[in-house]
Amino acid sequence: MSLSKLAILGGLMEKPMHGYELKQYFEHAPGVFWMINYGSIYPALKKLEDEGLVKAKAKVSGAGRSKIIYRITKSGEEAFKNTLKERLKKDAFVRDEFTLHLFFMDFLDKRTIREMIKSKLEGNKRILEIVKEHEKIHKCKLPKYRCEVLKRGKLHLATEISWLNNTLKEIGKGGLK
Amino acid sequence: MSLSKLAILGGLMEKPMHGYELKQYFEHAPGVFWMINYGSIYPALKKLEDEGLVKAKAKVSGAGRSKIIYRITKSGEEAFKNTLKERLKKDAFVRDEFTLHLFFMDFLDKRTIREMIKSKLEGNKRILEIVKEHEKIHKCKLPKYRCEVLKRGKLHLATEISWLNNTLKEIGKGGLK
DNA sequence: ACGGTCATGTAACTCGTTACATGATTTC
DNA sequence: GAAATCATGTAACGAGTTACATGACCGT
Repeated sequence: MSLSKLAILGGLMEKPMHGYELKQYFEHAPGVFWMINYGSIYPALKKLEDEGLVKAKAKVSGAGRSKIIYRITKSGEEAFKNTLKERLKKDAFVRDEFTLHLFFMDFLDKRTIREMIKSKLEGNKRILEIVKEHEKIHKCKLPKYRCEVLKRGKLHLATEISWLNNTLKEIGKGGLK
Repeated sequence: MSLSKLAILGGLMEKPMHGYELKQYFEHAPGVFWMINYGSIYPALKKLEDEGLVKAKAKVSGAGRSKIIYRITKSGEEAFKNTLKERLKKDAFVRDEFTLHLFFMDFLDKRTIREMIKSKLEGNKRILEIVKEHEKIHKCKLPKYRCEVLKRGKLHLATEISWLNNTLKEIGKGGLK
C-alpha cells in the first residue's frame, strides 16, 4: 500500500473526513513532518473505496457545501494496522538528500560550502521554531505518540543543528578545507 | 535534475566510470546512505550524454570486457556544482516514513508497538555497526566531507537509538499506554 | 459584483524500483 | 563445462508532484 493511502486511512481512523479536510488535517497536525497533495488524495480515496477499505457518504447538504465524506470500514482498519506493522519490518532506507550533497561537498569551494551550511542551518532553526510553537499550542490535548512525534522531531533537529554549527566552526578555523 | 543524475555526475567528478562501476561505487562508498539501481543508471547516463554533461568512451578492449566508460565534461562539472547549490536552497522536506508510523501509533495496542520499536531499534543498531565498521576500514583515506557523512550518520543514528530506548523504557513503565 | 476559500477532480509528468533479458568472461 | 560475476540494457509498474479546470458559496 502506498504511503498516501496509509496516511489517509490513518486520518480516517481518527474521524470521517472528506478530501479537502484530509489535506488540512495533515497540514495542521504533523505539519512539517508529513504532507499530502490533492493529486494524491482524491485518486487514493477512490481506490480505497474500490477496495472496500473506506466508504463514501455523499453529503449533498442543504446548509454547507456538497462534499463527500469518507469513513473507514472494518476491513480498512485491519488493513491499516497490518500495513503499519509490516512496513516497519523492512528497515526503511532513508533517502536523505543532504547526505548526498555532503558526500560530494569536497568538490566545492570553501565559500560555497559555508553558504550552503549556513542556509541549511537557518532552515533547520526555522523548522525547529515551528515545531516548538506547535507544541506550545497543542501539546496539552495531543495523544501520546503525537507528542513523541514532536519530541523526536525536536531531537533530530537539535542534533542536525549542532552538527551544522560544529561544521561551520571547523570551516572557520580552516579545519575543513 | 533528478537525484540519480546528480549522484552520477558526482561520481564522475571523482573519476571516469562505466555503469556497473558506478553501482559498486555507491554501494561501497556511502553504502547505507545512498543507493542507485541499474534501472536508473543506464538511462540517466544516456540522457546525460544527450545533454552534453558526460561523454562516452567505448572501450571494446582486447583484454578486459567491453564496457562504456563515461567521463564528465566541463559543462557537466558546472551543472553539477550549480545543481548542488540550488537544491540546497529550498529546504528539502524530509519524508521520513517512521514519523508517519509514529503519528498513528496511538491506534495500535501496546504489544504491537513494543515489537515495532524493538525491531526498529535492532535495525538502527545494525546500521550503526556497519557505519562504524566502514569508518574503521576507510577513514584514513577519506576526504573531509566523506568523513562528515559518517560522523553525521553516526550522530543521527545514535540520537534515534537513544530515543527508541527511552520510548521502550517508558512503554515498560506504563508511561505510554 | 468580486475576490477568497471551500471542494473535487484530472492530465501530464518525473522519478525510482523491480524484474527480466542477454551475453561475455572468469573461476573452479 | 558449470556457476559466478561482469556488463548493459529495457519494460512495466507504482508513487508522487504540479498545474490546471471547474464550480459553489461567503463576505464585503
